[in-house]
Amino acid sequence: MSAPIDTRLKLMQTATQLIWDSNYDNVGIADICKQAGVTKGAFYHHFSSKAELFVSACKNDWDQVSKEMDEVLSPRYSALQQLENILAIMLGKQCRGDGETQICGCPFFTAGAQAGCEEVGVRAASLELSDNAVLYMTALVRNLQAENCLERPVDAQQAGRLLHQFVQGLMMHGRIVQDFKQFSLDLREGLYQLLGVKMELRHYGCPNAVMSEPLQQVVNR
Amino acid sequence: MSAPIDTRLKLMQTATQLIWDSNYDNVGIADICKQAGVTKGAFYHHFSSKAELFVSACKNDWDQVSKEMDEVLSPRYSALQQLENILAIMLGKQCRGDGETQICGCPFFTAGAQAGCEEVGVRAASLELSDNAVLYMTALVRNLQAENCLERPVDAQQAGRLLHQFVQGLMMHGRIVQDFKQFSLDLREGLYQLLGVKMELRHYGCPNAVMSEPLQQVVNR
DNA sequence: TTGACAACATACCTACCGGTATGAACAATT
DNA sequence: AATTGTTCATACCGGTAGGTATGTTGTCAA
Repeated sequence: MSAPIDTRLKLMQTATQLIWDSNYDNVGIADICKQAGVTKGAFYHHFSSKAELFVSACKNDWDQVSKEMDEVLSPRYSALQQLENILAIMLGKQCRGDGETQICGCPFFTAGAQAGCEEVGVRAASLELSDNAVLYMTALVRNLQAENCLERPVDAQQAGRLLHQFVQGLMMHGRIVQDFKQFSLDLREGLYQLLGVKMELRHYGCPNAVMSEPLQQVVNR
Repeated sequence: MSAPIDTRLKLMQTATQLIWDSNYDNVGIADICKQAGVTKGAFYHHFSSKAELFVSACKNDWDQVSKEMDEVLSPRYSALQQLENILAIMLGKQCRGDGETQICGCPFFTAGAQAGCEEVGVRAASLELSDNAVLYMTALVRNLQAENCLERPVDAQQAGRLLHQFVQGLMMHGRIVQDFKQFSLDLREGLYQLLGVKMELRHYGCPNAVMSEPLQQVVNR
């Protein structure tokens, strides 16, 4: 009892974790409840359906990521540093609590793509998330362009989309292959190539050289 | 009766179609049987489980695609033509029978990525498919490189992977957004950019200019 | 002609899973 | 103290989907 917010939050976090490890369809409400240490009664007190939990968890998770992205795209970093920061975040997301790496992609996008015509709420949430992600990518492209880091002018919005799409595909592929080393190399190479970052600005030797302090520990743990 | 092969093939094709339109979990055996015009008895006579059907359908479908790819990568085409041919195939795959475009991605990769630890057979099939697709992409990269179409030397294998990953992500994204025009533009731009095709060789005006005859009708219908 | 086997068709089983109905425990309010 | 509303816990329901058991029909070999 006592803290209803805690239960709600716990359910969302547990759902995120489980769906992250598996997928939307495969994770049952019973699983989520058991893992969260609550009962179905509690679940249906806080959420009207599985879809609603998913959408809520989606928003909740995105709020977290959003804050990280805001911090990482701060003007106090150079555009190249911003790119490296985002790289670090993405790599960090593929680590589980125990330090093992497990490439699992983004459960929300996956769920959205996997949903057929039904579950419109799930798809809508996934679409919104997608748009937001592209927004951040587009901002990054603009910054890179403003600092003259790119070989040629690009359509920032399209480039942002391409980045996002590539990352999604990479994660999906990584989810099957499970090769973290290859994943990180491909991620870096793909982004730099898609952006068309000037060759003299690509420093492959020291990937995390320009990573912000708080992120160091995330990716290095 | 008469032709057992027909029933088996019909089941595989129907499964591919239905899963293509929706997803692995969401398509039931009953749905497949009904659509194929056979009964469960027939189904379980030919396949031992849903997973086995999926794997078989997977291989069957890939055999088809494989032939198309072989034809399209024939040495009688220039490397740039080969690239355009592959683009055409990918676009053609997003059209349904009625001429409407519906971006649905590749059901096999999606299923593989969506599968958790269970259904190892499904994942293995997906992995094999993935490897094969990368193989073709890598060959394309090598051809482009041999004909001096790229701005700089690249690791063909990695580049092939990147292409494959990008395409998967693009399809996944397209599945949510359902904007065929944007899809085709992004596909083209992404591939050319990832490859680093020399600027003077990019002809954005006439996308299908170098497409092989038999593919024209596929993408234009 | 008859046995055997392939190729189904029908009916059924059961486990699971999303969702509901109902009520208990506790807090705050009046 | 009584009431009311929040926050859960337990038991249960109904549909569905994968899978099975068994019967039927045709074919072909001996």
